[in-house]
Amino acid sequence: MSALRPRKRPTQPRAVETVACILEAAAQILEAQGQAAFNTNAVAERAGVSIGSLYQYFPGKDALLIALMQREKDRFGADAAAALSEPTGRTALQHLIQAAVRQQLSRAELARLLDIAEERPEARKAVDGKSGFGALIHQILARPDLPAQPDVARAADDVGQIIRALIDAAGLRGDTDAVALERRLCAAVFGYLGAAQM
Amino acid sequence: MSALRPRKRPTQPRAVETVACILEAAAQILEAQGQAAFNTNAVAERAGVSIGSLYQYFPGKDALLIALMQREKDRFGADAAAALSEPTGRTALQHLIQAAVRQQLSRAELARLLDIAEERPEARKAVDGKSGFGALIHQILARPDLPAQPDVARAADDVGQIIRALIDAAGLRGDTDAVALERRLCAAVFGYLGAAQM
Amino acid sequence: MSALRPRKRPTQPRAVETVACILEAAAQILEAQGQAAFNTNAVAERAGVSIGSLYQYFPGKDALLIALMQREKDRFGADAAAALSEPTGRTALQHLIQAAVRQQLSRAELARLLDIAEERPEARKAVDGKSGFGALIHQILARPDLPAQPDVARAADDVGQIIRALIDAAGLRGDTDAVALERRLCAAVFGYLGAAQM
Amino acid sequence: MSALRPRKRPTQPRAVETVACILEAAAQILEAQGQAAFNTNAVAERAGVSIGSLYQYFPGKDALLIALMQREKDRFGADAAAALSEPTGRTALQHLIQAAVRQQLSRAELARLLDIAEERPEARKAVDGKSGFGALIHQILARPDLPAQPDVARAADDVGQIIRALIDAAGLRGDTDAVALERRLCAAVFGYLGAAQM
DNA sequence: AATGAATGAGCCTTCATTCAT
DNA sequence: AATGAATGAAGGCTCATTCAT
Repeated sequence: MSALRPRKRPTQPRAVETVACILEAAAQILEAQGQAAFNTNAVAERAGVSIGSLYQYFPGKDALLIALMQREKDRFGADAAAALSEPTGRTALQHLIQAAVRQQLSRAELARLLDIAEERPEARKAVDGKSGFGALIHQILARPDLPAQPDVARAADDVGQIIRALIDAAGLRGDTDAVALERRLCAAVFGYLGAAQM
Repeated sequence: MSALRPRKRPTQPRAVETVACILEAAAQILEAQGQAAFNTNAVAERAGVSIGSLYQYFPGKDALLIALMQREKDRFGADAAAALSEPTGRTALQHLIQAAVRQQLSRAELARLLDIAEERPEARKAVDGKSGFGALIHQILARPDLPAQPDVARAADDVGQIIRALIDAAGLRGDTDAVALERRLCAAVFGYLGAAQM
Repeated sequence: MSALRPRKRPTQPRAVETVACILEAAAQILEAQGQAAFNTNAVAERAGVSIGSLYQYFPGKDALLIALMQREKDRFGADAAAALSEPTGRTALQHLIQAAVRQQLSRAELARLLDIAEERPEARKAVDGKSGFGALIHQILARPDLPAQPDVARAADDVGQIIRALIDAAGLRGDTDAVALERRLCAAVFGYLGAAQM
Repeated sequence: MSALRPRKRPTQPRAVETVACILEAAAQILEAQGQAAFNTNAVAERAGVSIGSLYQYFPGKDALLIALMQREKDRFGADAAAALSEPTGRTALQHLIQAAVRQQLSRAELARLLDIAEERPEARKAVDGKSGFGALIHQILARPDLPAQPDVARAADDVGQIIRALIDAAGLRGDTDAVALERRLCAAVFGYLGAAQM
């Protein structure tokens, strides 16, 4: 049995709320005090829940972190998926970038730390996959109005990384000008794709 | 006294070798087993040195990590600084990208993990500064043949991040085609700068 | 948050017992093996408790020692405070001396070592204060039947030191004659105060 | 062979000086930074001597500390021994008290910390003995003008403790009025002996 | 003799996790 | 289901002491 997925899918409404509480506590500790302060006892205390209860819902620390990543991904999901309805690849990518920027600006430090955490191999295995950001980009890059890429998977990966890197850097600087950030992102991404704006 | 700078400058040749051993052991553990396995006892053991010796030269775990970053930066330094002798900003950037790619391909995983570690605020303070990659880019971006940037410091930061992100991603994928990687990097960077190749 | 005060007030009876066990183990190690052997691992082991449990209730070694001092002070407290009900200053001091001797004879070596430990400046700050031995003496010295002292605080301090010194010395010699010890103490203390017995 | 006495009696003048240097360094560290900072490496460094040399002259840390105690005792010795030439026991004791106060006021914190260190059983064994303060008091107490004590050894011990305790307390308070301190000491001591001043 | 690099036992402390209640 | 007391492996770091040079 995987030790990374939630232990039980909570069905009772109280349990659902408890899980949400724990995740939010985890998010707050991470963004307010950083990785080093992120430990299960602290999360449980902040959530107002016993450490035993935390382990009832999450089989371990990693599972908790991964659930948090998933929560943020889901939060982003609908907004991002709408990009696929855009008429062209270019507008779809712009839409996606806009969604990513919006997401990041709302909880910049949290997003940044989760991005870093996601780099760990265990996390990559558990979170990535079909539902992700990468897959979305992959689909968009296949659109006919964008230059064909020799290796679409790689290009999708690279574009995702560029977006992530610049958004995280902006967050770290405390940059809050979403429009300017989007403009820079588009320049870099379309430049990468060989579809630079004139 | 800072707990992040080396504790004692080795004078005897034996000591110099010990320090080198420790740093190399740190590098190997980091790249072979990752951040989580990176602890002072393991490093000392791998270096074939007592834990006491490690602490004779490094005041703590963080200092060790930072010294390792510095070592890699220095290794990269000469190669990168040569970029400033290039006639134009464009060629200088290309030179810099080439140097970065070369550096990364030699020890991809190590470089990637150090990049991640460098993200921690304590590390940023200790390592960055004048001698860095960022300052180099900053100077290059001021060259007249490149489009003027509204905020050069930010642009330099962003360019550094793009380079870092794409190189790390390539390393993670096991990508070893340096030329192709450089081409993609140039596309993204010059795209970002509004100087896309035609 | 102070690293010297107990970390968590035990609520469950089991926890109360654990704390008591730890303190008693600390006392035993101190008196049987001395300061040098007093370390958190040894205390936990002797208490039959894991080192983690010790740190659950005491934030560190010093806090443990201070809690032990406090325990002994409290044990002594009621007995000593009764001195204030004595009709005269002289009898009050005699009462106090008697109480101190009684306390010391029960666990002479422990008391002696705690007295020494209390000399350390960190300990002084944490333990002394209103509830202390010194304050009690201070009040007694203000009684009208005792000679007025030019500096009551200093006199109280000195008297406390004399009592402590002679009792500790007796303990170290293995002296068990309480009555004789009290007589010598009274002689020294009342001599100091200029109220020597005729 | 005892591990507490100096390893070799230095005969060459340079060696004598080195030993003196080390002892003075030890004294300075102790009084300026306290017990916790008192370690062999620090002493050697402050003395401007290699750690190896320190171990050439002292077989261990304890030997160093004990030699320091001895040094202070010797410094005190001549002054104190002169007390024996006083015509009466009373004046002899007064002389001794005066000498002790003078000694203490010159390096109060050092003397205080050495007094504490002397409490340790290993130290007692090595330092005490015939040449000490105690023996001096013992002789004085036998003088005919002082009240006969039922147990002279015990009385000598007690008197020594009283003197030590009050002087240390004064040092800790930063008290620098030697005359007043002597007056209080005499009161306590002669009170103890049943020879209170009128 | 002197040096100082090296050693490593040992101490302090944290935190993920378990389990009796 | 919930609680929180208890666990103990693991890791950071110091410092007395040794020994090759």
